[in-house]
Amino acid sequence: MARNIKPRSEDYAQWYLDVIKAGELADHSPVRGCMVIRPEGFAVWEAIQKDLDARFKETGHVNAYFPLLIPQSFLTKEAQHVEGFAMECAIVTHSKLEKSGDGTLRPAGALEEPLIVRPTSETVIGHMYSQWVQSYRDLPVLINQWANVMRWEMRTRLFLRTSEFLWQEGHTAHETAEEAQEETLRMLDVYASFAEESLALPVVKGRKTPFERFPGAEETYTIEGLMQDGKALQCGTSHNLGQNFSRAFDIDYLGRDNKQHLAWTTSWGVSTRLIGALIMAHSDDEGLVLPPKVAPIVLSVIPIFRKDEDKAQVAAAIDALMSQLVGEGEVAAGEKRLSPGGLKTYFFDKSTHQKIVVDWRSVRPGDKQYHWEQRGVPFRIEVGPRDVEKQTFVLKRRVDREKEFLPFAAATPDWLRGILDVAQAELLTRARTFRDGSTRRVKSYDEMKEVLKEEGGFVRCHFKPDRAREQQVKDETKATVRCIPFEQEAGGGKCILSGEDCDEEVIFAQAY
RNA sequence: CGGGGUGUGGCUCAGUUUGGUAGAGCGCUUGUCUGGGGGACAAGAGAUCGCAGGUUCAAAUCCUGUCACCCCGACCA
Repeated sequence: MARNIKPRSEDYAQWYLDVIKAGELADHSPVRGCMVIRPEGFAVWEAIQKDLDARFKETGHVNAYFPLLIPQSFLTKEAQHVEGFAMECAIVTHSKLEKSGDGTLRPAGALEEPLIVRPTSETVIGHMYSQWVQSYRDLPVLINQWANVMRWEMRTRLFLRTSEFLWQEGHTAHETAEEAQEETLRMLDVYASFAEESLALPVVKGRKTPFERFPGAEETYTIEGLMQDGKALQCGTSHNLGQNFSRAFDIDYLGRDNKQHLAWTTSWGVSTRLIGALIMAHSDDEGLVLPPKVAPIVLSVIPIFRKDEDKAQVAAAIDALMSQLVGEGEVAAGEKRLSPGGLKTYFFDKSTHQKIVVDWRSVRPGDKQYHWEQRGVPFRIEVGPRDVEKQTFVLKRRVDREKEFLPFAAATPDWLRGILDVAQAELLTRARTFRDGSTRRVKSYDEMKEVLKEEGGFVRCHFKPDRAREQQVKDETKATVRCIPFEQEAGGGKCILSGEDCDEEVIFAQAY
């Protein structure tokens, strides 16, 4: 058992932090609520970026970049928006530092108009779109940006909620309401497929209640995931902004009818929170478990030997194994590649830069096992003298920690791709089984309270969304309406709180 | 921002009540024996005790302020 990771059953919050630390994913920064994303963590983010970016491009989007700083006045142009974000904005008020009498530095050069550090970019992008869009021929505008944003949160947790976080935000403008709605749902689907296919994270698609909507949106759609402790995590949102922002920022165009019309806009985003979702959905008491599709290292190889002649034999066998897996050329390249502390790295897949690491560090094999296990590497291979003799190797699976003996000849690129795919599928199945087993339908408010208290998870029930009622449930159970799911198999029923007839079920859960 | 807790080598902590030369274990370095799930022995390196003031002959320890982190609330991707 990992001695540096508290078991989930004892303290889930501590376990989460321990997994991040053991996996070297992130660290706290000197500034409150901010996070340093370490190479292991950033590589996961890069994998997420690469995958999502391709999906955005497949659906016709292009990347651009808008500035970090936004005039304060922009935020106030959309009433709901300013109300939603005003409380968590960082503001730039000065342009320089001056030495004061006692030798300390103090801000000087007060700005005429304060600038805010973007909490999201609807406003500045709306401003630019108003200049770029003149005619229906300029539409749709389909732009995404990869950026950092800042929201001065009261309480932060690594990856799940940090003052500054990385994300992508798509911002589109369309000629018609229908097109904007289609776009909003299209991108929700992109997110949902990505979550399931690449993160092995089953999500529920649905729309938010007005109470939970993005400030300034007409409609907000969400993908909701369920974590191992029974709490929900909003993993991505897609907003139909209607004409609210085009009205506030004058995004209008001359239509086919030769009249001025306001454009219809959308926005959608996912953030580094997804890494938190990955951790909480798949990892175990031994540490991080990464879905192969986003694992920076897909295989670690641990040589085992006593004497020098054993070592030479083992090294020869591993070289041969590597040649089979990555080819002679890459083995030669790997030999020349800089690598710290006795780690040899070879690229298994040049398109993703996913690596195979051979661990020649001079530490004991047990240490190496824990080392790679805690970093979530999907597979480990051990090669020792006994294996060389029998022409076999030991394969250990991170997903279920099982091991098997395989002949050297088995190790081919197709074989590795195959077992990675199997592991990926197993993680999804496992997470889906958990999610489905933790989703319960209730018929009364008392029953819901009982379930939330005893088991957590997703609670489906008939409920008529309403600000006061949602607040009441939140106060009494800490649960919120995560979404009104698209899948509505239950038909009509009575609201568990008011008894009114209602057509749809909602999903309640306690959320991060 | 309110309540509670914690800041001491890279990590986990002791020492603070009662002021008096900076401690342990793990990790790190070197060497030997080792090596199939966190090894043994030996010798080393490494901290102005979160930061800033103050009290005192003397501060990790007492006082004031401040910053950060953790837990619980309110707020949120």
